Amino acid sequence: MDLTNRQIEIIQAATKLIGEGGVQSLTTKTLAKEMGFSEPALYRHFKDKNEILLSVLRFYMGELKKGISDISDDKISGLDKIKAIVDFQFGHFTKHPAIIMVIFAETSFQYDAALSNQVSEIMQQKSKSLELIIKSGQEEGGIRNDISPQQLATIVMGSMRITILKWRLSNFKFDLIAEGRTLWSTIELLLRKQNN
Amino acid sequence: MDLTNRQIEIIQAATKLIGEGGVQSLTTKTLAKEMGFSEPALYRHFKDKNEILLSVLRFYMGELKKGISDISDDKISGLDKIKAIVDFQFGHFTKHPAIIMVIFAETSFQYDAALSNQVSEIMQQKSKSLELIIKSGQEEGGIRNDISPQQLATIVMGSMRITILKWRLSNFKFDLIAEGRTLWSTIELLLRKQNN
DNA sequence: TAGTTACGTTAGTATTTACTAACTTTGGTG
DNA sequence: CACCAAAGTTAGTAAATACTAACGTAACTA
Repeated sequence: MDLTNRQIEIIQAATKLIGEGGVQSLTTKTLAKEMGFSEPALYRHFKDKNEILLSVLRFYMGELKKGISDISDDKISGLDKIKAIVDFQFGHFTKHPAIIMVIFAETSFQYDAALSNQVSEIMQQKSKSLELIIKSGQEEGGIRNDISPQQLATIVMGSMRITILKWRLSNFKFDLIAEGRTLWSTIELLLRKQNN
Repeated sequence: MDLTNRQIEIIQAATKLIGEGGVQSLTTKTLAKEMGFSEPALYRHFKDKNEILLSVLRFYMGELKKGISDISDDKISGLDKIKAIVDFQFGHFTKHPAIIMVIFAETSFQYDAALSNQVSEIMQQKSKSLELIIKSGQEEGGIRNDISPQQLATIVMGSMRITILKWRLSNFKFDLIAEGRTLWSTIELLLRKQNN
């Protein structure tokens, strides 16, 4: 499960290619070229192409998990944690736009059960973390409790995803971080508990 | 631009294949087999494979557009229109699950500019219709007006999309229509203007 | 220093894929 | 009935794709 430096280089090269042209554009040929060595050299580092794709997914799931769990552990209010998650994700994608196509490639990986499960797991992990944060935010009293944590998590995740997707489909034409701030004010208005 | 019956049959066969195994599983071979004729016969009806994919996207964009514009023209309140759109979409996908992978295949079509634009357009169309409905709902007074129509549309579309996606990734394990009703109550609570 | 291992190379292959050429069949229509 | 276009057929092809076999070489190590 531990990756060598070379494996990480290959994962990053694969990510770059997927980011530029979708999963379709990741072939042994393009990947070897991106790495600057021959195709068979790839097989010194990975069993086959599927293992490369799986590693790509696992690698970024790890990064994301770490980012979110760090925020979860912070000693701040539920709403502030959600704000931090929005900031983290939008900043992360702005810095590494190539990753988007990996994270959003649910439909591309459908042909392979292992890959499909990995993608599913990423989404579930994120949902779960968010639900827990929302739940404790409701208990603290900062977040409205007339809607279930699951439903509020759906709202938050869904609106983040579609914003990021629009950014990608627009060819990065707008400022994602600014858009993230706008989205955050909306989410805050929607989630904050009103004082009567 | 007008389609023959045979072309529509091919579009439906292609949709079925994409629904079952993703865009990757749509090949001239599988499509011809699904149609029950030989591969070259496909080229009597479409110039090339890209034209088939484009037609699939255009076909379902048309259906969706019609469904949503019918609702837009109804003489009901903004909130009721949004409820009708949620119902329409969740019902539509329940009846035709294969379409989901077509509508959600943004990342799969990225390699081709024309396909990618078509997908972008579908999303923009939906956004625009929803924004207009929300805007007039705000003017009527039924929908809260402290958040812009764009932002509220993002919330509604994003939460619908992610719910449908989760359903697909779960292999249709839950009742999408029931989940749609739950989502609708959430959306209603979030959008309805509070009386002071 | 001899042997092993890690990590490259060149050359090649079986399979798949989109697509073409050339021929046949079929069902109207003047 | 002759004609013709629409829509199918078989046979094939160039290119791409994932992967293997066999070999070279530099660095570490017993």
